[in-house]
Amino acid sequence: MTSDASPDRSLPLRERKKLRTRRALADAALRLFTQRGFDATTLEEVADEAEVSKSTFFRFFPAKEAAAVEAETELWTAYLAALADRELSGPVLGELHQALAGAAAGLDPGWDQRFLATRRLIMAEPNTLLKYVEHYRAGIKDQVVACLAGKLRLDPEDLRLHVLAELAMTAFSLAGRPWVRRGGQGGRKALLERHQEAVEAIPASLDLSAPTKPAQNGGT
Amino acid sequence: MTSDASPDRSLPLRERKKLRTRRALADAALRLFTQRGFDATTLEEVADEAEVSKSTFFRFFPAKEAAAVEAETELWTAYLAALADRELSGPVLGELHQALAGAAAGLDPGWDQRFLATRRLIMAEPNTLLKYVEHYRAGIKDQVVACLAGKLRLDPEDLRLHVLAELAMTAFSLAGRPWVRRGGQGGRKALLERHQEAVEAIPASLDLSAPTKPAQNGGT
DNA sequence: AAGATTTTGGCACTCAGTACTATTTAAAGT
DNA sequence: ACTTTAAATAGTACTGAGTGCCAAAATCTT
Repeated sequence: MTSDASPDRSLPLRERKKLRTRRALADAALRLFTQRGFDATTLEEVADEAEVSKSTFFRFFPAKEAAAVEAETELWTAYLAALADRELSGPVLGELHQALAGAAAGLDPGWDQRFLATRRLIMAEPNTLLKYVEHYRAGIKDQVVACLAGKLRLDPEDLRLHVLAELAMTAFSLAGRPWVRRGGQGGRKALLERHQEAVEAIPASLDLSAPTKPAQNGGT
Repeated sequence: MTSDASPDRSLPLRERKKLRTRRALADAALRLFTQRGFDATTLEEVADEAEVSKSTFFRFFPAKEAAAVEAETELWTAYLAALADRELSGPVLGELHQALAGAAAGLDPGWDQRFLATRRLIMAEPNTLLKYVEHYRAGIKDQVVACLAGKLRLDPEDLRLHVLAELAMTAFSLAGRPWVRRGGQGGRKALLERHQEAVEAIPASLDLSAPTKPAQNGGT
């Protein structure tokens, strides 16, 4: 359950220690919040569990919620990086999917499990964690838009960019739901396949129509 | 600037008073937050301004943020009501726009100004007000999805419903931006026209492509 | 006018988040 | 190895949002 404890050797000693305590805090948060509930757990308890002080917690995370959703932020951070590296060609929506797939491929092996636990926790705490994540994702979306605008030489306010960035993320979010229900079966690979399907299903959405009322004569 | 001070006559006396203090609180919040900033204003100051106690504030609003964004919630509440009343026929996205237009038509005359001020405040305080509103809108979106699922006899998890509900709201949000920049010129009518245009522009988004790279031979 | 009910104000409390200081610990220079 | 410099940390004190509780006041009922 605990994420890979030994980060990259041959990294400045100090940095390794920082990564370790960061992980310790994130793990403690995820575990305690899952066990006792988010509100019922105080920050001090999380800090104690990770053997650091409250002050230290806030040097690593900007808010109580942030520690609980590390797995989420790892993904989207990698997503942005992958997108920045990518040179675009062809349908943008497909490119976004590819960037996400590439990002997921680079995450550490334990990520799948942590992400699953994180998503479960988020759904269990809509007023705090979901709220936090929604805001976080909105920030990511804006960065995606900015990145695309730069690469495609379009106005960052261009509606199409927002729609695309939004759809890609919404699709992922929704695709994750059945994946979570099934206990994360198939790992990130299965998750990304579902995302792909969701993305492909988008165009059909726009054509969705209610049956036109046949006439005014009320039938059976 | 102050919203219509006299709510519906011939409403139980007690209820009228409640509406008045609610308005007083919302107005005070909007004004003080705009003047001094959200963080720099304490709840007690807002309560004082409205001549009630802190306890009373929380009987009307679940959070500090809520009082500041009343104009926002009025719109979406009306939107849900309009949608529930509506019998759908034809393209769903168009129906959603119509519901929103109908909702806006029913709001009190002073709403335009309050909404404008609210949106400005929200943009000025992304970490608190925007975050709050994003979460609130996500809740509305889910209710829209549930409503549509009921009317169309579809699965509430159906991706298409989420995409449609999401797009309609995103379009409104984005359409509001230039409207706000122009000082709300044209009132809600202009706002809805922009929304309409934004909705119509959505299909084109999906086809957005980056120029296919001509060949592998690099160079100017 | 008396009694039942709802609304309010005031108080005490918890806890997230901030600011600041003294102490420790790792890194760099000698 | 020893000193100096820079960083991370623990500890303390503080602010303010949000909750729970109870007694006083206002409103509705008969």
